[in-house]
Amino acid sequence: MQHQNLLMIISNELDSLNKSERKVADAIMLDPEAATHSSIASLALKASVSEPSVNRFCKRFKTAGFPDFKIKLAKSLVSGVRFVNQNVDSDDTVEHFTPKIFDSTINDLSLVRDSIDHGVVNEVVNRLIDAERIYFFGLGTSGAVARDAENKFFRFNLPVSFHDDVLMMRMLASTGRSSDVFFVISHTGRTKEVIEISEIAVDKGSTVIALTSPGSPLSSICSISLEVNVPENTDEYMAMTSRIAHLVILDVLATGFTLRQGPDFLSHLEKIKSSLKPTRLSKDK
Amino acid sequence: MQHQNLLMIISNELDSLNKSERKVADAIMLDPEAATHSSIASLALKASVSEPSVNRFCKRFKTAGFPDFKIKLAKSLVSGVRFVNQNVDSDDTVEHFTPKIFDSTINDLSLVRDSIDHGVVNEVVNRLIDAERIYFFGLGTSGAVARDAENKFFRFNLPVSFHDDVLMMRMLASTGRSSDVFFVISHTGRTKEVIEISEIAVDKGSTVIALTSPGSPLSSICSISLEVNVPENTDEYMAMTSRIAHLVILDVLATGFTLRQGPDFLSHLEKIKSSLKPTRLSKDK
DNA sequence: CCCGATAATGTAGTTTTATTACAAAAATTA
DNA sequence: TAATTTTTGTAATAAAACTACATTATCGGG
Repeated sequence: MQHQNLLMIISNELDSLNKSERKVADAIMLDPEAATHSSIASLALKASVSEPSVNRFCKRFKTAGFPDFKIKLAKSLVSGVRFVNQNVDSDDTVEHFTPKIFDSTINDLSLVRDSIDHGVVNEVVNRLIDAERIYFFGLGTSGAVARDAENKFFRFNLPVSFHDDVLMMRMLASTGRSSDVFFVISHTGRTKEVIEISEIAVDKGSTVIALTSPGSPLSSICSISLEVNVPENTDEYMAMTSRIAHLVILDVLATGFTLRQGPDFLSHLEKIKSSLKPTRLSKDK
Repeated sequence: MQHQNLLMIISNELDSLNKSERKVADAIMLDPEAATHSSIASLALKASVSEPSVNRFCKRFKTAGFPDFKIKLAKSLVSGVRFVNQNVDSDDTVEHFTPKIFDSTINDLSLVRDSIDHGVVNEVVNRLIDAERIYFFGLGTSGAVARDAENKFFRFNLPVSFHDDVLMMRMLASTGRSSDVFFVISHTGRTKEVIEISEIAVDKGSTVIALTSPGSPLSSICSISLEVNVPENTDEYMAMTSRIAHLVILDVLATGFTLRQGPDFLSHLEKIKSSLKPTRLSKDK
């Protein structure tokens, strides 16, 4: 994908770099803007490595060479998306940690954007369109995501509900029909209850769609799995960004759904939107 | 702003250029992207001028030389391309609209990041720490946000609940005490019920914190208002990104809360985390 | 219309910058 | 610890950019 931000790629591959590559990376990260204006020689000096090491560094990141690297780097500085990978420190003030949290979320979203499987998204949209009923399941944090999904999808003129109660889930799964879609959200994909419930629904012949991490037990047993790879958060202060990625993916699915319905479907959405008007104060007041 | 678009500047000064400068300009305009990848020699060839002419052209536009020119040009290509005009078209396929939705979310987040008032965040954290009880209120989409907030804040060893039922809200607000914090989430800040309930809580002497848009009615009546300016979505296919910004802000608040508690608080969080272990399948299976 | 002055452009050489090939050093493995 | 692979640096080469200067074009006044 041409859309990926070079600075982010670098910060994400920091761990897999060898010594001198790492030195170069650090020198660049320290002041990316300056890096775009320096020659290969001065950057090599700053990083305490040889010039070819800098050159190899550039090629490692799929750029033609140092000049091309500088251009790509310069581009990545424009977007308003800054370099991330900064963890929250225990002595950070609000001014420090606020942008860190935003940047880290932004970074994760851009990773998900570039790693998402469009074929699977397409297939999921198809199944949702064919569904006669959709159940969104999620526990804990994913419960909030499921609730948001219900709020979005109920606008689509078909029976939708969300559930965060394992007993309800179990009952619904066991009475599932082939025209039902169970949309199971789980960051870890390892919660036993959720896996069991999904297995029941699969056995009953229902379509079970998982929104979870790659290679998880949940992922392997479902009909279709939308795998989202959000790096684990080693930093205890950092929040779980997977739920945000999940929300955006649900936006994507809803958009796919809407588009597939054609233009006259928009008036239906408009009707729902305007139904809320009387609950609100008017703008000019 | 230093970032006046170089390509624009060139096209504006087109008339005041002499012959060879004009040739260079034309060659660049024809394919600016290509220009950023070519050498001074190849661009000179393409424009049918000498290499120094190209160099002089660059300096005429206040750049240090050709390499610097290319970098500035590359930058000017990004800003317009990426984050503006990313609306979903009715004939978009999954491959098209997926990155658009992600990018638009990312863009909104970076706007919020840059516009957020750290002083207010700080003050809100203070109030949350002093609170003896926290209620998260939200309806519709904001209900899902409130639910997520509960899930995050209940880990902090104090009574927290979320509510999306206006009758419950009303009752809780009217029995509010000065040590209670009502955290009211509303994208529009115009929902009558929510405003009324907030007014009741304020009257009872409770702290009412609003997470809403600037200048909204809700914002004006609360004790403190965390104003989040997410551009209105004119595009009917695009989802509401404000809820995502709200979630990230709640992450920020939770982080502030945790940091303020000091390092020994982390072990408490660890305890909660590990309490979930028995519900999950182990990693190595 | 031609001369001189000035501006525009190009030529050729110089300097800077980047790349390549290869050798030395370090790390890894058996 | 010897063999092998990986990493890194050295030195030579190639490429690119820049500079000084020469040439050519342009323009105004006689």
